Amino acid sequence: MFAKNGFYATRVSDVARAAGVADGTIYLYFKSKDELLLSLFEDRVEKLLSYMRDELPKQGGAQAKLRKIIELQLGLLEGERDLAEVLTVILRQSTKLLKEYAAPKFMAYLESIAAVVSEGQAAGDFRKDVPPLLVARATWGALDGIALTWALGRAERGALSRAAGQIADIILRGLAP
Amino acid sequence: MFAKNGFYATRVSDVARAAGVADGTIYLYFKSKDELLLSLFEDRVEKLLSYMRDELPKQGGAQAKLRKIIELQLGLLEGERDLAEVLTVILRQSTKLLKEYAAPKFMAYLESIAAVVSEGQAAGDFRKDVPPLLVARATWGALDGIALTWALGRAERGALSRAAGQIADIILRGLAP
Amino acid sequence: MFAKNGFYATRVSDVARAAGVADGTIYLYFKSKDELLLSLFEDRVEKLLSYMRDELPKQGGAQAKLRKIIELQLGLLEGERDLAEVLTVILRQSTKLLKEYAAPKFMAYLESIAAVVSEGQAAGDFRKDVPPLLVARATWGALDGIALTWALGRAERGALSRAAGQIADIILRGLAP
Amino acid sequence: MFAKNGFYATRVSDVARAAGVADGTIYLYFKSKDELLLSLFEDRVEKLLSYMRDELPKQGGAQAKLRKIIELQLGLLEGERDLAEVLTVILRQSTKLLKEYAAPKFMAYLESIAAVVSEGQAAGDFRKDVPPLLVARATWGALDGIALTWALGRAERGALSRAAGQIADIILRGLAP
DNA sequence: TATGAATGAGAATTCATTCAT
DNA sequence: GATGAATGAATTCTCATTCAT
Repeated sequence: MFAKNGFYATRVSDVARAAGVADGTIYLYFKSKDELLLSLFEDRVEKLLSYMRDELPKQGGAQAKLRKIIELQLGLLEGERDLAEVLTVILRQSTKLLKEYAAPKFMAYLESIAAVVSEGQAAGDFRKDVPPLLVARATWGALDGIALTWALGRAERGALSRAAGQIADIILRGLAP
Repeated sequence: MFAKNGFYATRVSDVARAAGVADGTIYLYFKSKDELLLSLFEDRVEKLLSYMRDELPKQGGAQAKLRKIIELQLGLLEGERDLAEVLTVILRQSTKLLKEYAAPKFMAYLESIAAVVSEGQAAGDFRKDVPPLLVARATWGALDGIALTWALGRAERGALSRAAGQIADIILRGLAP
Repeated sequence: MFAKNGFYATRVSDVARAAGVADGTIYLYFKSKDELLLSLFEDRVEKLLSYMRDELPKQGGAQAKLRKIIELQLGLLEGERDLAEVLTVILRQSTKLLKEYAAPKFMAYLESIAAVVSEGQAAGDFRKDVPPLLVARATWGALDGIALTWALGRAERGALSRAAGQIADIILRGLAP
Repeated sequence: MFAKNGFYATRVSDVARAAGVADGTIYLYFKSKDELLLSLFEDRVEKLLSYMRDELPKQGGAQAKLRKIIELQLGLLEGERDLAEVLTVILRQSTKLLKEYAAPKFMAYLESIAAVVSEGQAAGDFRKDVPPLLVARATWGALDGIALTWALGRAERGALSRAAGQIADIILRGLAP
């Protein structure tokens, strides 16, 4: 609901109805509407980070890792479009919520992308004239931008995995030494 | 105010106070709070589009044009950080507002980036195996992602123009045939 | 719980937890939260009245009886401070509850004090220029006022029985013919 | 409304309707429902204290002063029965409100009564074997008890000023050395 | 044209009560 | 008989919007 209609436009009673429970029941599991969003967000980022912890070490080389990250971030979307938007939505509400809670988690995610870039630079796989964190920010943004426009309605099933490959091609070639 | 605190967290009276007028005065110029955001958004996109109309034709070749677009989008931020966020903020509120009004304008902007990509592909400057609109979405996203993290507090004055150059380098090399 | 935190500030689940039972269990024994308070109140007044029925006849003379009443009302407090407040608390919530149910019981208590005063007036032990019910109201109030400030935190163990004696001294001398 | 129906049984919208304004208007003048009650309380106690500051010095001797205090506390009731109950009502809701805010003001009032008692004891007008604060508590309680039963419905116009005299007679004789 | 006090619809949250287990 | 998760009615408070001045 949050992803589809936005956090503020979604009433707690909407969430409750969608969950098939009474309004009050929500409050047995979440302290407030804010905290509900926050849980959702944490859950989502956690999932991404845990996928990364599991999958990245299996890849040989920074290039394969970066490609995997791109596939993961867009791949999650493919499966659960609405939930995927949560990360995107919450990051733009620009409230205390974001600045106090979400930002650190988000930066942690960015930094784990940046780490892969650094690794690639050290190994001579990536050009050295760009700051790793800038690359991470741009990469995340590119993927998020694709997700956003996809969510805006122009979604085609199956389009995202193809897109993942193409974006990876561009970024990896762009980063070549 | 909208950019800094979010649309919903900003009260009309906050806007009024910041503008140095009374609450009611806002309504002499805007029909509603929604419309106020919308005007801001339109104004902002219009500005971007008009810069593009003025500047792009002066550039020789798609590569120079794409580089210019990147400079423009990030450059505006440099000058007016808060206003710049408006585009970003409104696009994530995911309300009727967005889907009904903002999306078309936004797509128009994306399409004018895509047009430059198409032009480059036709001229043999860019690889032909990526859909122009996908490139546009990713490019916009990359820039927006940089703006977002910049706005999250890790801002360094002057950092954006340097970033613009580096991002352009990566994207242009990534798009090379 | 009612006495310490007030009737409205006390949740049924607080009472349940304090009683070491589940919320629902309360409703096996009391029809509603209101009725729970009411039972408590009735129980309390009943206890006071029964003490009076037992103890007063043993006393010789209205003066001794009035002194006993004072000792009883404050004495109960000494033993069970929280329960004692119930009478005080419920009488001030000023709801339908009070006016419809509690008031009659309370007036019965006052009237049994007034009866002692009348008896004393008839026997020539007390001045005759004051209405017995007024004396009863003031006497109850004086004791309740002491209980209130005692409950407000300035309580000293053992202070109440000494206070009972002193208050009795003042009232009895004040009532002397 | 608070006095008649109790604080918790009174909805903000009841207060608003009674005041002839909209619900929201209440919040232009009071931060919360709690604060509304608090203002009422402060206003009321302030009034009592200021009457005392004005009237007591005019009286010669502690006896006249104590009699005046009794007249003031009951006299205020005569004029504005409902408002008068506020003091009584709020002191019994036993919430944080009372313990944190009201108690100090209330104790200040009690202490200014106790001061008169001390003065009388020093001048030899009152017996010395009773603690002044205890007398203050009992005196306040007696008056409050009368007010309570009066408010409970057995009110007769004009009864209070007669009662004031009689209560003063009893207390003053009770306090005689 | 500007003001800002008043409005009142709307939403989050609480908590007494129920009832399947 | 006891439980406690679920319920949903009820209530406080916010804030966009209006309109008399």
